[in-house]
Amino acid sequence: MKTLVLVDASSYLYRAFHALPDLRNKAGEPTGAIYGVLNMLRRLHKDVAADYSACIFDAKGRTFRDDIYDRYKANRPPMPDDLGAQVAPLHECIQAMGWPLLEVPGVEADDVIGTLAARACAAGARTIISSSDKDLTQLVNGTVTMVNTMSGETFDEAAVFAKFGVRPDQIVDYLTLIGDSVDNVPGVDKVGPKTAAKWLQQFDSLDNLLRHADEIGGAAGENLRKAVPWLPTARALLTVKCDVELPVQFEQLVHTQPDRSALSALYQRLEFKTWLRELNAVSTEAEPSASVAAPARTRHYETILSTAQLDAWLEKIARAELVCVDTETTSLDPHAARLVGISFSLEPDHAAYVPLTHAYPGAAAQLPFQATLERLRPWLEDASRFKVGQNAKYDTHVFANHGIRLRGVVHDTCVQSYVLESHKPHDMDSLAQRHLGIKTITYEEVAGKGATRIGFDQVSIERATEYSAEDADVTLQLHQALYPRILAEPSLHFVYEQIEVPVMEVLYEMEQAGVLIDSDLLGRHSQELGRRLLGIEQQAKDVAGQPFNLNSPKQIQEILFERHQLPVLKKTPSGQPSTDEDVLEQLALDYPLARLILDYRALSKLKSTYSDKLPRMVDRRTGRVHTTFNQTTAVTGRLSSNDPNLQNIPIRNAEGRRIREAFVAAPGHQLVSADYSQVELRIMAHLSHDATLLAAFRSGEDVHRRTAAEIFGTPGEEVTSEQRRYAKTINFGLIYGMSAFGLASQLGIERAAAQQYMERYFARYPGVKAYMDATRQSARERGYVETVFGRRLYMPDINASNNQRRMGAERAAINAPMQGTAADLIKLAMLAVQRWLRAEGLAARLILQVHDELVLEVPDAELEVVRERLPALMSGVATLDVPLVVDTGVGPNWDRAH
DNA sequence: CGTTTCACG
DNA sequence: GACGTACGTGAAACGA
Repeated sequence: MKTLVLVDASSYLYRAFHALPDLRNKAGEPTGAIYGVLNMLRRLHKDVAADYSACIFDAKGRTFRDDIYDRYKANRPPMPDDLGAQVAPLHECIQAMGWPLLEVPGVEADDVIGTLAARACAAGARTIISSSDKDLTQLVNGTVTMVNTMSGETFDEAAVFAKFGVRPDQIVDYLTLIGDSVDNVPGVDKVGPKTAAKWLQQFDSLDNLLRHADEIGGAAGENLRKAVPWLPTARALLTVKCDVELPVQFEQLVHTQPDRSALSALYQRLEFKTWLRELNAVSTEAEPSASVAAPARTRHYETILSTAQLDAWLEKIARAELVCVDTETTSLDPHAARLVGISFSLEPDHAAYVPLTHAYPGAAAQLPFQATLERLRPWLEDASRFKVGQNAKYDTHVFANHGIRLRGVVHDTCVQSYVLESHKPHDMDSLAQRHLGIKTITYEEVAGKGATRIGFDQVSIERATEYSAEDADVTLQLHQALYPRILAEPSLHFVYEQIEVPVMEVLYEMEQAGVLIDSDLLGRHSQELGRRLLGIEQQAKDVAGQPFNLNSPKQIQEILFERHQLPVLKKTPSGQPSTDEDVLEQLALDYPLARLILDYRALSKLKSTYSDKLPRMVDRRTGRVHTTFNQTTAVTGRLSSNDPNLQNIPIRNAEGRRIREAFVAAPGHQLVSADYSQVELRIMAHLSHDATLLAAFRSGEDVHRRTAAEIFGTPGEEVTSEQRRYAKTINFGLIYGMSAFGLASQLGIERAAAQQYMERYFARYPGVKAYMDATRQSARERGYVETVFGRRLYMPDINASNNQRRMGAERAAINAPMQGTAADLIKLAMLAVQRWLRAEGLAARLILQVHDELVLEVPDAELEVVRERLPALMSGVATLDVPLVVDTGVGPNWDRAH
C-alpha cells in the first residue's frame, strides 16, 4: 500500500514562530520559525517512509470562507513582520530539500490536504497528515491518520475518540458547537468540549441534536435554540473542503533529491551550522548514483617518462580521429602560465600524462622539456589533426607561451555544455558529475587551497598522473556524451559549429593582441584623484563632526542613520539601511554630507578600479594589457571579460572618460570603434513584427522621438527633450521586462503616471505587447526561450511557486531573446571581420568587444579600407526585418574613437 | 568569504 | 490585500 504524507506547513510555521526563541542571523534576519519547521520536516522525513509527500501552505489572499462569512478570521492580527520575512526563505529551503510544495489560492491549506487525502483514499493509498491543528482530525478514517510531529501525538479513529469523546466523522459537528475563537467563528454560547461531546454521544449528529433541541434543558439548551440560524454557516466554515481543483495529481508529489548547492547557500545565509556541516559531510562521501549503477571500470592511466613510451603514444595520437589534450601549468593566469605537464586521451578510460617540469626533491627524471615539445609540435600545430579540450583557449595560450601555436581544436566540452545548458555550471567537476556520474579529483584536492596551495610542479608525478590523465579521459568522455546531443538539435548545432567554436579562436587572438595603455597618463590621473579624495575626506570629517572611512558602507550607515538620524529610504537585501547612489541622491537634496560621499565614491572607484589597477596589469613582455574573455559565463550568450574587465571602462561622465583616453593606439596606428546602433531595440522590432516600430527603424528616424510622439500624441517635431528622455527610458525598460513601478522609480514620477505611459505605449505598439505575452507564455510551456539563431536559454524559475522568483524569470525571459540575439550578431560580426582581415592580409587587429561594439587597432595605411568596409561587414551578418546600423569612429585613443 | 556598491552594455 | 519590482556582467573595499 502506497503512503502519502501531507504536511500542514502553515500550522507549524505559526506554532514554531510563537514557540521558539527569537533566533536571528548576523544580518538580523529572523530565522527561528524556519528552524522549527525544518527541524520538524527533517524528523518526519526520517521517521516516515513516504511514496508521495508534500508541504502545503496557505496561499495569500481571500478564500471562499471570506465570501461565506465576512467576519471570518476578523480578529486575527496581520502576520507579524518577523514571521512574514521567514516565509520566502522557508519555501526555498523546503524546495531545496526536495519536498514538493503546494499553495493553492482561494482555499486554505486544510482544503488542499483534505482533497489530496480523499483522492489518495479513492486510489487505495493511505495518508498521513502532519499537522498541529486539531481541526484536521475530521479527516481521519480507516486509511487517513494524523500526527502532530512537534508533540509526537498521533491520531487514528480510536485516538480521536479517546481525545475528544467523539468519532472523527463527528468532529465537524463538535467544532461547530464549540466554535473556533482563533478563526472568529462563534459556536453555541456556554457550550465547550464536554457538553458538545455529551450531546453528540447522545444524539450522534448535529442534525439529530437540532431535531431534539426542544428537549435540551438549562442555559445551554436555551443558547442552542438561539444559535440555530447561525449553525449551518459555522458548520460550512469549519468543514474542510475535499473537492478542490488542484494543479497536480497526488501521484506527482514525489520527494526529489535535495539541491545541495541551493541548500548549502540557504543554510549558510540562515546560519544553520550543524546542518551545513552535515550537508558538506554527506556530499563528500556520497557516491554519484550513475557510478553506483555502472560496473566499476578499470582505468589505464600511464605516466610517460621514456622516449619509447612517448613514441608509442605519438603513433597512436597520429592515427586517432580526435584526441583530447590538456595542460598542467604553474598558474591559472593564461598569460603567465608555464607548462608543467601534458595529458592525452584518445579512448575512454585510457589516458597518458607526460610530466615535464615537476621540480620537487626526489622527483623522477622526466623527458627533456624542449626536445619533447619539438616532438609534439608538428601534431599540435597541425590544424587537420583534430583536438578536443575543456576550455581549450587556456591551453592554446599555454602552448603559445612556449612558442607553439595549438591548432585543430574543433571541440570544447565547456562550450558544448554552454550551448546545451548555458544556465548550469560548466567546470569539469560539475560536468563529470552531471553527465557521467563521475566524481573527479579536484584541483584543490591535488594542489591545496589558499595559503597552503602549492604549484603544480610541486605535486608528485604519481598524483599528477591520476589527476591530469583523468581530466583528459573525462573530457573525451564528456565530448562523447554532449556532442551527440548538440547534433540532435539543428539550431544548437548551428550555434555551436558556426558561432561558438570559431569564435574561440577569435577570442584567443584578441587576448593575445592585448591593448596598449598610457600608464603615465593614468598615473598622473591617479595622483590628482588622490589629492581630491583627501580634500573630500577632510570636508566630510568636518560636516560629520568625526572622522570615518568613506569607503565603508557600514560606517556611513552609522553616521547617516544613527548619529544624524536621516530617514532610511531603502534597505539592502540583508535588511541594512542602504547607502547606494539612489538613496544618497535623495538625501543630498537636504544634507551636504550625502553629496560629499557621492563625490568621494565616484572618484574612489575610478582611482582604485581603473587608474591604479590598469597600469599594474600591463604585461612586461608585451607592454600591453591582456584581458581574458569568458565564453561560457553569461547565460544569455554574451561574453564577459576579466583580469582585468575591459568591458566596463567608464564612459558615462567626463571624469570617467579620462580613463578611456588612456586606451591608446600604438605609434603609426589608430583605434577604430564600430558599434551597432540600438541593436536590442531593433531586435525587438524584428521579433515582435510590430508595424509601428518596424516603420520607425525602416524610415531611419529617431526611434525615441517617434516613441515619444506616439505616447504623447504630438507630432514628431514638437516632441520636447524631456518627452524624448521619457520615451528612451521606456524603450530601454521594455527590453528589461520592466514594470510600472520600475519605470516610475527610474523617471522619478508617480506610479500611476508611469502606468499610464506604459498603457499608452502598448496601445500604440500592440505588436510589442503581443510579443511579450507570447514570450512569457512560451517560456512557461517550454521552460526556455530562443534567440533568432536558435540559441536556447533556459528559465528554470519560470514556473516557480515563489512569486518573486517567477516574476524575475519572466523578466529574464523577455530580455533574453533580445540580449542573446545581439550577442549572436556581434559574435558573427567578429568572425566576419576576422576572416576578412585574414583574407585581405591586413595587419589591423580586433582588440576588444563590448557587447555591441568592436574595437580595432589599425595601421594608418589600412585606416581607409577598414573604415570603409567595417560597417557593411557588421551589418551584413544577418538579414532582419529592420536594417542593422553601425556607427564608427576613429581616433588616437578609445575616447576619441567612440 | 559574504556584503555592498558601482563601472559597463 | 500585501509584497516587490529592470536584464546581464566583474571588481574593489570592508569586516567578520
